[in-house]
Amino acid sequence: MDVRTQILTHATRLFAEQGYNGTSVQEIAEAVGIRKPSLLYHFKSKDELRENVLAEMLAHWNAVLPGLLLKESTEERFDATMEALTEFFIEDPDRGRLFLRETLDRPEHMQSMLAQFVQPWVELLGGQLERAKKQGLVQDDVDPQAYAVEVITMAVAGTAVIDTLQVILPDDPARGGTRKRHARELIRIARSSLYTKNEGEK
Amino acid sequence: MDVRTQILTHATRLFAEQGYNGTSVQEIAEAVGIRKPSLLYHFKSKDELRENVLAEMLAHWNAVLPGLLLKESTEERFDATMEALTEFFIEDPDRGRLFLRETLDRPEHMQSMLAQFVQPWVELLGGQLERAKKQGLVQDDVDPQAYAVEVITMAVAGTAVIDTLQVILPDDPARGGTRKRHARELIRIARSSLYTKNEGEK
DNA sequence: CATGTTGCCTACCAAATGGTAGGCATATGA
DNA sequence: TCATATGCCTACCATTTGGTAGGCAACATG
Repeated sequence: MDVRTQILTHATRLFAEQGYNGTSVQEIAEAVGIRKPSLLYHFKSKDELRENVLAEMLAHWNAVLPGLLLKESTEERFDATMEALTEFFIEDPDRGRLFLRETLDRPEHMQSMLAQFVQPWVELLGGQLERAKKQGLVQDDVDPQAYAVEVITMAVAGTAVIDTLQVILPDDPARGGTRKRHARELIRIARSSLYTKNEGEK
Repeated sequence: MDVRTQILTHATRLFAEQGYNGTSVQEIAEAVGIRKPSLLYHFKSKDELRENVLAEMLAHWNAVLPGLLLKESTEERFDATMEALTEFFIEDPDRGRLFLRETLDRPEHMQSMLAQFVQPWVELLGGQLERAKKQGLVQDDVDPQAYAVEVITMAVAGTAVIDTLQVILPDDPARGGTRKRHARELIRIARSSLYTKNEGEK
């Protein structure tokens, strides 16, 4: 693997585990197996490295996106998005941790990222839910934007801390592993608190 | 106000905002208006300060707890707990941030705290929900422990990042401020994804 | 062959970090 | 009154931090 990529990989892991301030350039260089100045040859500063780590994660997500837009019905698109969202973060919990840490450490930066990449989606979803409400498909006391925020928070923060929560949510032969249980319940809560419960339980 | 208390107050704020590693003893001392060695006279080390900050937060929570145990019915207790949980974290978002940061930075430490303070509650709730399921009060595909974890995650992480999410969830004259919308929707989701929806919509 | 350019290195630097030593004034209590 | 404890200070220290200067080997290219 390309050295630059190796640096990004290890930096991602270490930033996610210990945070930006808790990780020294030295430590990342050691993990890669090179000296500090060699690392700073590839990335001019620690801050530039951070930006690239974030950009990489965003690129991964953008690779998943297009598929979601192809779905036809609202419900199909909702399900596909929920599934992609949880899968994306569960696939590599470092993503959620990184995302969460960035939100805590640099709120203003995260705000502009949210405005750019997330807000349009929430806006779109909001409109669809309002329409679905009128058709009686969706519970009428839902606050669509707030709903979206809660679900995203659950997905991101949930996967970020799920390994730590193993004490509370142990592996269960009948229900599956900790991560599985988290993912399933997250989707259940999201669906169950959205759709009306008249006909066809499921 | 007592100097020791002032130190704890400022340390809490700064740790929550910038994280433990992102905050120097110097900076805290400056905020209080004393010199660094004076601060280290009150707390032997930065780490001891961190422990005290956490202990303080826990003490606040323990002051809320007893009231919750007095409630009679399961549903009353559930509602009271949910309300106390959200109120506790919304009252001061630093609590959620601190809690979340600690979970990310020191997972093992947080695990032992969870095992001690949270697990018994989840266990208790789990038993009650299983019983309520058999009575048909609670949806039968709920995974009680997973459910508890998701709700707690939403409450803690939600309040921790809610101010940043203002872009997505703006103040709305009809629905109230950002925090209010978050709190209301959180409780709605928690209830709606738990109870069965037969009689009496609310 | 000469002339960069790439990628890594050793050696170094100023600044900031958590923490210690020890002095000095004020209050407390025998 | 005298001893001791409290609470804050200045001065200092070793270590770590992000980052720079500059050298050196390998390789590509005119």
